[in-house]
Amino acid sequence: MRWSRTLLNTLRDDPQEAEINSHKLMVRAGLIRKVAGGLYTFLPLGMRALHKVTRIVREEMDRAGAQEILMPALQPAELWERSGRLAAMGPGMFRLKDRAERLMALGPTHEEVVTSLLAGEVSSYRQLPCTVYQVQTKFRDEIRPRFGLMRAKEFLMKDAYSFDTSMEAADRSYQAMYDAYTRIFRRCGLRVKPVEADTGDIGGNWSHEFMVLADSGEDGIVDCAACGYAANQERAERMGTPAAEAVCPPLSEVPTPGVRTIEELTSFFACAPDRFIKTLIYLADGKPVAVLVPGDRDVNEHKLKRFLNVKKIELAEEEILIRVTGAPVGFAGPVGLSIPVYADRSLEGAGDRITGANRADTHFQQVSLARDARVTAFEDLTVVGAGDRCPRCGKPLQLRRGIEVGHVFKLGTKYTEAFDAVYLNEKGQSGRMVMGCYGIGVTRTLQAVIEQCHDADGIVWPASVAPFAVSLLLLDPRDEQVCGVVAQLEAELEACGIDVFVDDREERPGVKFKDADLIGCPVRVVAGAKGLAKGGVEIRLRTGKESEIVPVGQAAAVIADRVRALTSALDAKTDEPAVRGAGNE
RNA sequence: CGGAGCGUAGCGCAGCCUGGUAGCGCGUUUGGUUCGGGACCAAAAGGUCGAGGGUUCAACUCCCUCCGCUCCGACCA
Repeated sequence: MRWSRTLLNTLRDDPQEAEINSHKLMVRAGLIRKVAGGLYTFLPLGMRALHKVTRIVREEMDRAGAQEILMPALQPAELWERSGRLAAMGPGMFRLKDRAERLMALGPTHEEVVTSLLAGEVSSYRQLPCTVYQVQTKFRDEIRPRFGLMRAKEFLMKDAYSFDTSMEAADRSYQAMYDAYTRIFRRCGLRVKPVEADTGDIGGNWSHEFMVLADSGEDGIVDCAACGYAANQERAERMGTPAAEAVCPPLSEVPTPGVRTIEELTSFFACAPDRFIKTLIYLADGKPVAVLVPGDRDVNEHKLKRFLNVKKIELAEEEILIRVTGAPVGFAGPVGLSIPVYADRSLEGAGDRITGANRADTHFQQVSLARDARVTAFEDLTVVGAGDRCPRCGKPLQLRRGIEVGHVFKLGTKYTEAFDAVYLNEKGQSGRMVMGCYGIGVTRTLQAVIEQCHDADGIVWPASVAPFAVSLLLLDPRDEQVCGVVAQLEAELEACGIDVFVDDREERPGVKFKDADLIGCPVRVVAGAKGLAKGGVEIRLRTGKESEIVPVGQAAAVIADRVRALTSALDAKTDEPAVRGAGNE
């Protein structure tokens, strides 16, 4: 392909709307252009890279035994009513009506469609296990689209769904996808970390996210260097350290006019924030509950929601708080509350603490939770952070940030129940299919590659997903000899199946070098009159500083060799053992 | 949805406070000199200053409304 015939403009300046490097580079290198917030056009170079990623995804899905299908993006709302998710998805789902006023949805995901499909197609255990997948556009009305392709309203996703006859068989399907994901990301040149994750609205009981470690990531990840435990912060647990303060003088009341926040309390009482018990009033599916955590801790609402097994958790409005506690904001406490009280496990046995007194401008001190309050249950309810103890081995955890590029779920029978997806076993008995679902954000993966693979000069593509394997710089486009060499080399490389991008523009060499660095193809070949006089063309890797001069006659073979070496370094080695800890514990 | 910031040529920006009808750099076109790490000279094209309304003799500039974009937050008592 020739630059002069390609819709490609590189930009010298960072685009004003871009915040993170990968987004800036995608725009500057001419891979994408913004249409509106969260909506992007892929230009030819971006499209090529995207195709490379989807090709790897397809190859690994096929290798894992999944079958490609294609489901509609536009779906009847009744499917969503049937699973109960029409309400659960809320305004996150794009809704519209057809001319017959029938409510439709632009699919944010496809559990409903696929389960309904399999319920109709599969009736015998002989047809199972069955895993299907598709690569398709998803629509989500994101509250805040961000960072280019990282969080867009329309994006490309690979979603796969497995159906099995038993939990054990479903575990095997899950493991197969988990292993396939590991290979996919490795072949894309990404370093990913699988972490235990919250299942969120999708439902189910077990899931892993595949995280690309990056400071710009939207998710917090905690992991343990000692034992390998790793989890999304939303789900992460910590080893409890129950308080053991036996002696506690009697409860006493302290006037604290206007002292509401932990910060104010800390200076008022002149003691550490963990001396306080923070009492928050939540509405769990509309019913008020009190949640107690140490003053220096935050409540993890994901954990709370899962523990209480409710659909919705929200902090109570001031009005409700006053009704429940009898005090304005800042003076809630566990003593004498008539609603359920849930306390973080670290508060078990807590004595000599300070809490609100459920009366304006008043706190209690010398509170013993066991003696002075009725706690319904103790549970791990706080957000885990750096320095907390690993729930498995007790060593300190570290906190990092990550980009979620893939997510695998064990769904169980949530959807197969809703859609009555059953089969007959060898004894003629009816059984319910057990399901798993598996997603890869393809467009997000592409951007994550750039976020992880770039330097000050531009993108440093892994060979497997680069728009072109080779940049061929034609330095003297008016020199017939050089043009001839380039044309010949281009043809030879294409004959070997190596994609070449020829910069044949009427530009000065410096411009071409800068653009080649920006676009970041793994192998750069320079053909110019000076080089030819010195004996050939110059070959240099995007990652290297050294160039080699190769005679024209041998150039194609040498370049092909370099490209192969780069690609096979990334290619999955199928005999490599699967990554452990895939959720079978 | 709440808070903050920004909308001026294809891109990046100045001008606005203190009103007088728009400028810089990059890019583009033409000509010339250059030619191995974002060249130089000369000329040129390109803007209803986000939209609408108001104030004024006069609005990019002041006021109001709306729209769009970006960032922070979505909650810590």
